Amino acid sequence: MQFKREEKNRASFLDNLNEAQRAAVEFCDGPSLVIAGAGSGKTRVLTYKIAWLLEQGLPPYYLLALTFTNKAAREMKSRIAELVGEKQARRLWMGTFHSIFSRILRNEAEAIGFQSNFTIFDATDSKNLIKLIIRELELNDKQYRPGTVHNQISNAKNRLITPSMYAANSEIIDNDRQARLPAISEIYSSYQQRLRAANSMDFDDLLLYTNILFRDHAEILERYRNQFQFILVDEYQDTNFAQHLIVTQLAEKHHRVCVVGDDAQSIYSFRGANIDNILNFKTNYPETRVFKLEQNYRSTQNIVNAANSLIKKNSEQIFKEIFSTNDVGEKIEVKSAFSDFEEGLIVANKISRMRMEKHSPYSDFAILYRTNAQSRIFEEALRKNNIPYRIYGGLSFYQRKEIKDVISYFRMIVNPNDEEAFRRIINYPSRGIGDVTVGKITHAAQRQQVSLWQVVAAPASYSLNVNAGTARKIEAFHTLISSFIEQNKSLNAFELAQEVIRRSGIAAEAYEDMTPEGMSRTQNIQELLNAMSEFASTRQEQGEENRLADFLSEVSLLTDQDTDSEAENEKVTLMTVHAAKGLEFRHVFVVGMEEELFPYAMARTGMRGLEEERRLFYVAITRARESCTITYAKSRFRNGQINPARKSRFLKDIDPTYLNMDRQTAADLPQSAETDDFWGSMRRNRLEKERSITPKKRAAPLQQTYSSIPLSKEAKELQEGDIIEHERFGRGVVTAIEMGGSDRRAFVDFESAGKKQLLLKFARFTIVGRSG
DNA sequence: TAACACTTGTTTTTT
DNA sequence: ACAAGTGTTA
Repeated sequence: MQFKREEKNRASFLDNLNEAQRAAVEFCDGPSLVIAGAGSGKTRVLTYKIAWLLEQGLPPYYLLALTFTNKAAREMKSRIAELVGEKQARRLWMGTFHSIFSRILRNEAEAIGFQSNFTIFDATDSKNLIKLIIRELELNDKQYRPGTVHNQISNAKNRLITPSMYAANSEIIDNDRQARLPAISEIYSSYQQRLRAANSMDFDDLLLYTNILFRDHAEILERYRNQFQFILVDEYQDTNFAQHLIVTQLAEKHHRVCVVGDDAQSIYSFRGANIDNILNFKTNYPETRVFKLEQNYRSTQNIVNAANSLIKKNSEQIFKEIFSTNDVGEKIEVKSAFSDFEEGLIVANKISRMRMEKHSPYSDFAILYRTNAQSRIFEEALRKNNIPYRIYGGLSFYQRKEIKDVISYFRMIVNPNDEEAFRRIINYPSRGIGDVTVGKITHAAQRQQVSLWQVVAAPASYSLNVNAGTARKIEAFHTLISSFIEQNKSLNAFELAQEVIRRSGIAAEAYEDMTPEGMSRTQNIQELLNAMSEFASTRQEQGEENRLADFLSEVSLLTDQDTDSEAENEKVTLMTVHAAKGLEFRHVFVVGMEEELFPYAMARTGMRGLEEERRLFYVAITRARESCTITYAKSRFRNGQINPARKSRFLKDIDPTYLNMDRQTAADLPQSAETDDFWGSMRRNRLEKERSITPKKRAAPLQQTYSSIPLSKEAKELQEGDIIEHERFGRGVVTAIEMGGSDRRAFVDFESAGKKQLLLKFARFTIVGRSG
């Protein structure tokens, strides 16, 4: 009796959970998989489970909790702190894969041949270095686009394929050859060497090297295995192979691992996420207990039912029946607009109206789109209507040029071998060291297998051949950085940052620049200093390290999602659907529901891609608590032209019972690309034009729509049966030419690259003959 | 070296 | 349409 009461008191917070949630929280003797439908209280389960484990007496530093974003980690930590106290919460090993394992890698750096002060390359740094290597190898950088190459390397790393494995894998090498990119293997290996020489890692390396560390050092793996008695992973559907293997390795002994996720919300396969990780979890651990959270507490029944009917169209999924006992709610309204411009107005107007009618503050509204480029049109419409908004995504604060430049100084101070940082600041602010000199330094460094910094530190011993004036400038740069390194021994992050800004000449340059852009740059730098000041003082208060290296390792892994420090009240949220994952809003607008845009044209290849796009749409709809509005436009400004647009095929995947679509919209010609050819859309647009009440307004864009796009002579003359030589795909036979939308496309069967569709206004090729 | 004009490609989502 | 990259000039 007494025992029971005690038990009940101890875990009284469990009363806030439903049966399934509670069962998931209380099970901790083996592997478990929590399938958490949208809005089913997943975060609550995770936080309560952690609190529960701590109450059971598990010391916080024995618990490893991995999340997808820093923001999720922060939020969860603070909610746990509310349950079990700040002191315990702070000692949890909780964060993103990248932040947790960079911490571990710094501790164990020696074992894998790095120094613990290694710096982290972001995607821009990686691409810059790759571009440099491509040039050094004298490859054509039109053919080898840094982005493409980086993608390929990133994919390899996510599958734990090292440069030597890459080179030895005939399948991959064949593929690269087919794609006419046979040198990727060489670029990859060179890239990896350069990163190592720079004592730097890119994002993917943090996972790759963790795996290498665990593979090659059994004793280290053993230590972490023992430490992490319980492992929790959030958003498991979005883990890639590298992440999956880390978890598997750490959990191998005790099998106390709980993964939480929703296969229906897997939307990151482009980044290597493998939905099979969650689908096959049970196979991995046969004794797995599966808990399904199927009650949606977030949304109205209509929204839940509509989303269910949509996701049913996907083939691969774990069975579950998500339901809501909330109000039935309004149907999802589907609205069509004549143009993207009008779409913006419709949304802005509806927000204004709903705000009054429903007494909703602006912060209750979100506009979700597929691509960041769509934000502009909504910005304009909202501004015109005096509606305050906040855009998430796009360029993050830490990716702005001026911030990256300042941060590059920090990187040089912490890790002078950092090649990218060196390149950014060697002539910033300009100190008369140009490309030629940097080229010479690079060359010397390459020749003697040292870093750029080492050459600059001892030009003579690496026989750097520059004139006396340049030598003096290099010496001055070396002295400057050296003195910062010296000061770094005594100053905290903020103090040192002030020194850097002042003595490097950044401050002088910034204050001189009175152009609006210049002032905004100065402001951003000031903002960075403020952030550092805050960092230094809070860290100090908590008795933690507040040196430059600590600041740097923290911000290297931050993204825009994490920078929303100010309380953004009374503003409409604009973001991509990806960025909205995990969030909820009372009123959601899902915009641009058009073929080629959503599903996105490039992501549409194959079933797999299409299903992921459908899941993305599912994520978008399930962000809504009370109302959801879907819009699309019949013409859209894209790449400098107005293009006709068709409503998305996904709209017919939703059970019409849950939709509110006016007759006109419902009758809009839908999706079948085969019948919806150029002439069909031309006729429809003509009709609309004639019916139009404000022909003047519409005349201009329509004219542009069909104005002739200048085609190359080759493209004009091209006909079926021609044999062409394409810049990238090689030789092929034209099997058909057709008008798709407003563009002429050629269907070509290439000898090595297979069947491709080419947009004639973009394609670059020559006609080399005709086939029989 | 830096400022400018011209050309080119672009076309997803992001830890 | 626009941004980024290239080439030309002072």
